[in-house]
Amino acid sequence: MKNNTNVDNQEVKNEKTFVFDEKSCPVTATMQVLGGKWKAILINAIYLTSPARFGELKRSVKGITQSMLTQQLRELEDDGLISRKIYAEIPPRVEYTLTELGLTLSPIMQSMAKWGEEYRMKKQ
Amino acid sequence: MKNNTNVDNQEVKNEKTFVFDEKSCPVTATMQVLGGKWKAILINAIYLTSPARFGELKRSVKGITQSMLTQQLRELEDDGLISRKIYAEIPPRVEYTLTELGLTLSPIMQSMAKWGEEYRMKKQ
DNA sequence: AACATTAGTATTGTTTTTCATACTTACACA
DNA sequence: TGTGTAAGTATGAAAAACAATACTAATGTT
Repeated sequence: MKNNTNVDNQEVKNEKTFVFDEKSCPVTATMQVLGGKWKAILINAIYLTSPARFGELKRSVKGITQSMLTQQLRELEDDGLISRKIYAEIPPRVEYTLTELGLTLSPIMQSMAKWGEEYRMKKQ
Repeated sequence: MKNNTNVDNQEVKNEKTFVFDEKSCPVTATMQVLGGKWKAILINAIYLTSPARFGELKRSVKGITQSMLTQQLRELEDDGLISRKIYAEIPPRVEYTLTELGLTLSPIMQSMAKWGEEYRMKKQ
């Protein structure tokens, strides 16, 4: 009969003890804020054209519908990544900018932009 | 009547000329490969536990179902990010590792991990 | 008076993701 | 002979994401 020390167990069953869930995986936390079809592109668009008007985003972000744009912007605002400034004019004007927190995403956006460019080149 | 030069038009309608779509936004290209609920966490998990066995991932990545895991791994493989090594044994053994291309994602994963940690701290 | 403008909301429908469950294979071991 | 094992497949249902369309408000311009 084999003795049953920890060392021996590790030899027998050589499994790593990692756990990946919402609480222990920070990558997941980021994806919850930046995931989905439009979030990352919107952060990028606002970053590059700030201050960005609603209609401007609607025209430049190809394929997004008006209701989707509204919804995604609200969610980004709720997560504290963008801020919304309403001008009391007729017709209305609303400008979106990145908050301080939103600006801290720029390392992610830059590494993603760089990778995306290189990936596209490799695929051809 | 106002004259109609380009300069004048730019003054009248001060719109930026950015366009964001799949072709011109590299961030979108990256998100197409890394988007969804499980992709980023799986890349991270394989990165940290490589070589990662199928059953190991099933246990460590909390909440994922077997069929979802299979499907996501296949897609990552099709995109050239991970490789799959089958051992002709009974019961079967399959090991996943990041490819060279998959490893180039590490700047993204690291910036996402860093941001996620800081975001979690700020929220409390 | 009618129309254009901007930034929306509301409603309904479609498509994509994700989940749950049952089934398979080939061998080793009791 | 029956049971356990690892890495899957197959099927159908549920949930979430996304899209399309019509509508609104207050004002200026034709």
